[in-house]
Amino acid sequence: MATHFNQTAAHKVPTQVKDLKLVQLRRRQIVDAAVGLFVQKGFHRTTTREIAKAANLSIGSLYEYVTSKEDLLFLVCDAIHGEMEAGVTQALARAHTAAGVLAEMIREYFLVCDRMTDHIVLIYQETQSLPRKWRTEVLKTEVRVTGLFFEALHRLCDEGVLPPLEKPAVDLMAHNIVVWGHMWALRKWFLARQYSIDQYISLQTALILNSFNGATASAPGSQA
Amino acid sequence: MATHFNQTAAHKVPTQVKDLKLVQLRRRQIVDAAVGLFVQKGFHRTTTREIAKAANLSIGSLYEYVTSKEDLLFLVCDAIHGEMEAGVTQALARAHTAAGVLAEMIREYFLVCDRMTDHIVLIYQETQSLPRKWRTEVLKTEVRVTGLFFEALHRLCDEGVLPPLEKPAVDLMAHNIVVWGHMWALRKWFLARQYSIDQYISLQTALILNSFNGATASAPGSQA
DNA sequence: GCTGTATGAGCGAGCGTTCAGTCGGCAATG
DNA sequence: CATTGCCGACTGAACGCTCGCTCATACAGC
Repeated sequence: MATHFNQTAAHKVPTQVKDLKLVQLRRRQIVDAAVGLFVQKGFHRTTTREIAKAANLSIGSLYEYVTSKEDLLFLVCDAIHGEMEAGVTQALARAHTAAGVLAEMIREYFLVCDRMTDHIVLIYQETQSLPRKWRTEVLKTEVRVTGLFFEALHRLCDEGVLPPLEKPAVDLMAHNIVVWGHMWALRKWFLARQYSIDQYISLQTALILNSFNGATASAPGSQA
Repeated sequence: MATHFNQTAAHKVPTQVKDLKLVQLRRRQIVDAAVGLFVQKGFHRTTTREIAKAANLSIGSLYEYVTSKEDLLFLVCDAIHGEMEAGVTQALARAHTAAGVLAEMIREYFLVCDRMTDHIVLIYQETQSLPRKWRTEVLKTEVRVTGLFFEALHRLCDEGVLPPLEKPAVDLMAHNIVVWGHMWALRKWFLARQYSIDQYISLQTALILNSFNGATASAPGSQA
């Protein structure tokens, strides 16, 4: 099994236990338990004892696999970001079917965000509680995910599917798409009054495509 | 922070002190102190003693004006949202100068967000720490702010400045504008590598105007 | 003296973390 | 097969400390 080269940074968190396989197993239990509790009550309101209980471990054992509660938060953020990255990668890959590539990419991505709503909210809320060292690690993943969209959009421009816009405009579009996904998660409580996820997707997609169409005709005031 | 206590819900928080004028004065001290500390260290890592000290009060006095630390967080969120609402109202009003109304509205709003970056981040991070009762109160304000954009955009449609789009599309555009402001605040650490606030504004504005132009043939060429 | 505001030492519950001890399993030895 | 010794994962009571909150006391204005 080539799981040694995970895209996650979990291996940077020290452990007392020597059996690597066991570490991975237990940490999965722990992270799964923690994610549920953090989503429900937030990081600070969740006690390490509760986490241990939910993971079917004693507190003692918990601390064999983790050096501090903050480490645990990092494992959680890392796991979520890993899942996100995997989801986005798949979504972008799945959308390579000729015609409506961009629309499909957007749709797949938004569906990932819809599925991971709670996790996205959690990341926005608790990333700041991480020690600086872990926080930069988490932000790196955020950069990587946005990078996937940078690449995808630039590829579409090169292929002529999209008009040849200037780099800053394309990059910003990538940012926008990423954030629109987050927006659905963060403001579902509000948006869902008016829109279903499908309506949201088609409206936002129309907006994006329109903006490109408008740009093709003439290069408007998009100068710095 | 010249907070306008009029349209806030601060009066719903009980106090031991009877002199209303004094309550407002002290609470302003307290909120100002707390905002600074919360931005710096977050809600949970800030102690009530620190807040009292920064506000030039004893802990005893602090608790004359506030029933719990959570109440205090509410006062903070409420004050920030109040300031935000005031800022947006002014921004929208200031932009009523004929031609590039929409572009000006957007610009003014984004500048408000840029100025209030720390506060916006704080709101996103700590709103969930509020007791349910206060949280709904805070979310109401969020709805009100978005509502200001609903109205503004619909007015522009009626006046013929914007093409007559369907309500859901217009409302979503309002949401988008609101969130783009937040996005600048939340992802400044990332966006500022590539864009200045002015570049960000003009790029996003171009995108919006283009999307309108693409939507219907009859669009007035309002330039920023 | 009475009312209403200010003070800060003290309380005690709750928390993250530790550590002395338990126990199952495995390998070597007789 | 039985015995012994060791390893390493597991346990949970206990520790030390933090922090939200209280209350007996002091004090100021009328």
